[in-house]
Amino acid sequence: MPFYIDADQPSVTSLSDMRIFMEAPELKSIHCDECPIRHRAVCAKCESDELEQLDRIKYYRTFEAGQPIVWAGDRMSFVGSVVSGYATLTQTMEDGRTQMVGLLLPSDFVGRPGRDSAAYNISATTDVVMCCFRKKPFEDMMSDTPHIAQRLLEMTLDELDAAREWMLVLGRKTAREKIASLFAIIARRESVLANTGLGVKNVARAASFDLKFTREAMADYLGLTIETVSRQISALKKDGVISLQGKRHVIVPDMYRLIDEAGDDSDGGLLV
Amino acid sequence: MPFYIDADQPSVTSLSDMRIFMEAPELKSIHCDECPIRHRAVCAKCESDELEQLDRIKYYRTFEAGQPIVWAGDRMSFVGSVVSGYATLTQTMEDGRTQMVGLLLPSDFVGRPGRDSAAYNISATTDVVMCCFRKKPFEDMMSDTPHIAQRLLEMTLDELDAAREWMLVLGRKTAREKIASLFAIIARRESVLANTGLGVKNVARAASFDLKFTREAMADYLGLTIETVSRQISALKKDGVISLQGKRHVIVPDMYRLIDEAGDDSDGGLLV
DNA sequence: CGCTTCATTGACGACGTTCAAGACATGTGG
DNA sequence: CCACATGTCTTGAACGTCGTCAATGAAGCG
Repeated sequence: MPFYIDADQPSVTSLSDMRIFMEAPELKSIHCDECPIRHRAVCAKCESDELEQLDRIKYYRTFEAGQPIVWAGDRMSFVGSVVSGYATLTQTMEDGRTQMVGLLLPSDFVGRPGRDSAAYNISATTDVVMCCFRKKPFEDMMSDTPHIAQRLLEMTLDELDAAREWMLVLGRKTAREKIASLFAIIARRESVLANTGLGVKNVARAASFDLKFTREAMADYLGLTIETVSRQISALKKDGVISLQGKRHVIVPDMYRLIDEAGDDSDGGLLV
Repeated sequence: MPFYIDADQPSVTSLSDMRIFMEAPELKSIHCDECPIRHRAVCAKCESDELEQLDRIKYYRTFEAGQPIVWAGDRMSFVGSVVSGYATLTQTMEDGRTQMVGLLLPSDFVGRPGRDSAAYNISATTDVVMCCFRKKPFEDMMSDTPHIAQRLLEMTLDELDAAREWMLVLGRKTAREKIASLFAIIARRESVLANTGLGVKNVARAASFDLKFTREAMADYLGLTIETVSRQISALKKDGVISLQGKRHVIVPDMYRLIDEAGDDSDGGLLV
């Protein structure tokens, strides 16, 4: 079974849909060599023969924005990588309080080898394309070829670092700092340099990005209510830290100002 | 250099000191075979020849309660395992707000292979004994023998899960629930079954443990102030959820009640 | 004994939540 | 085309939890 595409594949209508197919063109026939996440995903360290092996056991799946990918407690028959789009890991209490505990971007890994039920809810924030491997063959490959396990260790350590930074945000930052931190993280990861006519010298200070999250998703990320999220965004806008185009496109005239508002000690690394 | 003990080794005065030396007797001459964390630490999967190799490059260090082990940003020349005692990972903002982001118990691993400066402050909560490996030889071993990397991956995935559970606590729980959650976690990990005369049937419901943390450490763990910690502990005591002997010994007459107060969906696993 | 550190308790206020109303955009059907 | 419903977001007012500031208590140590 070389690949698989859900029957209900979304039609290409919105900008973000377009983007998915630009990032992973010709999805049905793509070979690992051509894969946009080839050098950052679990397969990053694989030699070409190992890549061939992966190529044989992989298949693609797509998920529509807003749809669940797996529910906590469900059996997971696959592990895999996000090829394009955003997904989230969330945890929920009986009374409905929910906390986002992970953010999955292209190249991030889904699933835990050696465990067969999901620990968290995973759902697609935007339309998502995933590169999946059935668990058993993947685990077999892991024990045979150290490259996959090595890369997975690196990635897991990075995620652990991210989770710990996030814990500081959740535990010790004010609502305003939380919003600024979230925007700084997003901007750092996928900012498009804004050509706002500020001149060459200042280009690196400015950034802009599309918010992939609803207010509710941001609230769940930051441990706030949607009202507080909304208020703090308004406040940052009023103070000139950000400006908005519509409700989902954020313009940051000065990243240093934003980072300062985030109260971050990680002082910079602007364009890393 | 088969081993090394700091000159300023603490004298055995307090109960927790005694405990360390009971858990790791004859520290100076201990061989991996005899090590109390042999089957849970990063060496858990090693064969006896690999163990010999580790034995040759390891050395012990002790740290007194309250002392720093490393500071964020410092060069780390070693990685290693906690053999006995508690240590904490903390992150601090410029203005002094600090958040604990990791809790290191016996068998937990310290340091990140492939990185040479510490990302967090590590400090000893109780007296701590560590089994250290100089980084370079350890990394060499990691690439030669898959058993170490495999085990490290498992451990890192476990830590990531713990961090994510913690994020729910930080982001969504009330102060009272936070305290109850902390006590439930500690009790689950090291409770002594209390013989409180409740009869055989109820023994499993009761537990008691020594609090290794100051109020400040608990506050940093939970994203609270020490005053709130103190008030909530008093409240739980007043409501009969816990009782105290002195300020640092906690008795839980009914673990189910405590878990209920923690608002936890992870409904049980009492004696895991 | 006083000194220091750690913990408890109270009074007060700020920050964020809750509850509620209204704005705005999108889609549906008459 | 408008009326109406729906979902997302914004804004206001009242409330409550938790943080701040301060005083006091308890325990360990020179």
